[in-house]
Amino acid sequence: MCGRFVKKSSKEELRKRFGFDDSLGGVMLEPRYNIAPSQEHPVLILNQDRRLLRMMKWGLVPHWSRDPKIGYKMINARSEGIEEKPSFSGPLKKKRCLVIADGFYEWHKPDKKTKIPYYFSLKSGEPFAFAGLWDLWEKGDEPLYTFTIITTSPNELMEPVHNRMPVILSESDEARWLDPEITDSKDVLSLLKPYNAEEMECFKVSTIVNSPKNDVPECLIPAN
DNA sequence: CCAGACGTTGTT
DNA sequence: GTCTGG
DNA sequence: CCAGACGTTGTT
DNA sequence: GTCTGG
Repeated sequence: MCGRFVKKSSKEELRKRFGFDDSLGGVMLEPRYNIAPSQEHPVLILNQDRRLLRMMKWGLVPHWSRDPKIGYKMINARSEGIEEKPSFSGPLKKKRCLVIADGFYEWHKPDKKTKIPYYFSLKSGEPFAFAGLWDLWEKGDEPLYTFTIITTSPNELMEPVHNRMPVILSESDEARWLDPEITDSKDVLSLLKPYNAEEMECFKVSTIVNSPKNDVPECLIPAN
């Protein structure tokens, strides 16, 4: 699931919504229409009480990994049992992050041959945050920052299309997700639930979104 | 104790 | 790093 | 996630 | 079939 998303809000819109004071050099906030695993994306973390954005690669590589290729398999983390997974238990305590987005795609596969892409977003049109985890790998030539997006069961809107959905945090939960003082896993895990379907919408889109090479606005054109 | 794995989705 | 299996 | 490639030797 | 690249 959740192997593509969109970030089209401007830097000003995002700053207003998420209140980051600063951003590291190299943070790119150009609109994106087809963000795929292994690509760089701005991720919001808390650094000494300040919200800051940093570019990270999608596909979590645990800091102890021998081979960073493991990241190709770590684009999502199931919320169920997440605290028991060696790759995620550490980051769940101290490396929680917000993955900012405006929407995401999911493919409905009614049978083996059919694949229909849908675009999901908030009815408000506002950007939102996926619940994410990040880590830093330093066994290569360069420091490697990576992240993963947590998944849960689908809400009523997504259920007909797919059996999983990414965790979208309600705005009031975002600060708690980032708060390093909250270490009790019960408190943290209580935030990982399906988003309110009433506040979301979706529609079919063109299959041009199927190729991750097509990072173009046409990905969002409604289809039949 | 040490060695070895550490993941998800989707499909069968 | 941390957990499981032997 | 999906799309696309999947190899070596030897030469530059 | 499986891995890499986007």
